[in-house]
Amino acid sequence: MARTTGSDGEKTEAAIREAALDLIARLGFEAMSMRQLAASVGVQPAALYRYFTTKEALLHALMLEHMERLIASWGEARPARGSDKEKPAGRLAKFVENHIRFHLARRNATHVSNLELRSLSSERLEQILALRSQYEGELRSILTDGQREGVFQIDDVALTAMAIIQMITGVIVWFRPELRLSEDEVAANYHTMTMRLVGAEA
Amino acid sequence: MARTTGSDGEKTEAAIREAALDLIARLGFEAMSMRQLAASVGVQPAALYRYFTTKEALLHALMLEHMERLIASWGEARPARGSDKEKPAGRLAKFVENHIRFHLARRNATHVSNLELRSLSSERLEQILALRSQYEGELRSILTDGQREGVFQIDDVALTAMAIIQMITGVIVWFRPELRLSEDEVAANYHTMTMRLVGAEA
DNA sequence: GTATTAATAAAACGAACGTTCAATTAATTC
DNA sequence: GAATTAATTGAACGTTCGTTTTATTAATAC
Repeated sequence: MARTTGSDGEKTEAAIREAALDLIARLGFEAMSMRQLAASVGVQPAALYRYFTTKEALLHALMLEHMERLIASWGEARPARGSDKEKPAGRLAKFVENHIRFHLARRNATHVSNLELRSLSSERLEQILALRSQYEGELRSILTDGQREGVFQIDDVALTAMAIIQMITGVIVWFRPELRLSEDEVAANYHTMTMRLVGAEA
Repeated sequence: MARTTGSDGEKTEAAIREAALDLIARLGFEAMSMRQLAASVGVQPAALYRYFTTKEALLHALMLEHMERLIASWGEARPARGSDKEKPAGRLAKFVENHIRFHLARRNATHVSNLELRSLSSERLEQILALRSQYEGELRSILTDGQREGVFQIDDVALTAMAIIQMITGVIVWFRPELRLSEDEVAANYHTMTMRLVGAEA
């Protein structure tokens, strides 16, 4: 056999990406074999190599897409200039809310991006870390502005930014949609905790 | 050749554990081979199996030791009954400080325990998770007490406990001892942030 | 100093791994 | 409807993996 009826490159690549996110999130990147992935997609192992030159290139593509979407998501959610919510407190609120919702909607991709960095070559790792640093820079600038304007009480901006990022990303470790709290409640809770954390007025 | 001069089971096992923590933290559990580990210890691969029946049993032993030490560490650091620091605020302060210092002193073991859980069989996983839950229960009980006494302002104890754990464990992701801040400064910073987070008076 | 036990080496097992290559068929273009 | 391109299969490659078995030597006990 060879090409199958109805086969479509775009759809196959999308299916590979989705199946890979699921398998890597569950088993880990090193533990997932290309044969497993192919079987999950319903394709022979060799077919994967039409879309990704190596296993590592696949991982890199997944992380790149995740980071670019995250940054784009914040670009759209960020309050417009001149609006009332352009003040530091409003920007921070939006940042936390967008972050929580984005990550809850993409648990697999988040797990992959957070847990599998060490499987990247140094060159690819640097690119992903640069994007991550760009995103975190947005938070740092919010904190810096709030500190300058006297609405936040922050000892160390860089440390506080890391603490907030760790705290709000950690939601995917324990949150299960079928449980007690709704996504809205969780987002509201993290918002409150973040505002207290930076010493902002309620 | 066979038994080497000066060989000692206890020392060899300790050397295996230390080398394994280092390799797994750097490469990941699945990516580390038993041959690599043996070479790092300075021993033949077969020798490893005198101390650990399987690769997974080795991982489990490392995590078990880490969790038991963590719980023991808190058992020693916890304020004595009747002391001034037995109040919720004092207990929380001690909990955060002990957690930060313990994890900074054992970065490799922390990385292994946090990142490699999915490589455990379900039976072994349950045991580790039970210990983890026991430790987190200590934090939850501090928060509950503070909430009851009205010294903490907390919307949801379980959620807040997870947020704090994620935040303070995250220190090992970014902190580098050679950089800007000292361990004392970092611990003090996390203490301040935690107190604000739970709405405690300064 | 002999017997026993502890600690390791050396070699090998089958299985699984990532990846490549040639052949084959479906879809598209003209 | 012939020529071209896109998508995939099937088979195979050399390598590495976790683990086991057997033999051998060092340390210990009597």
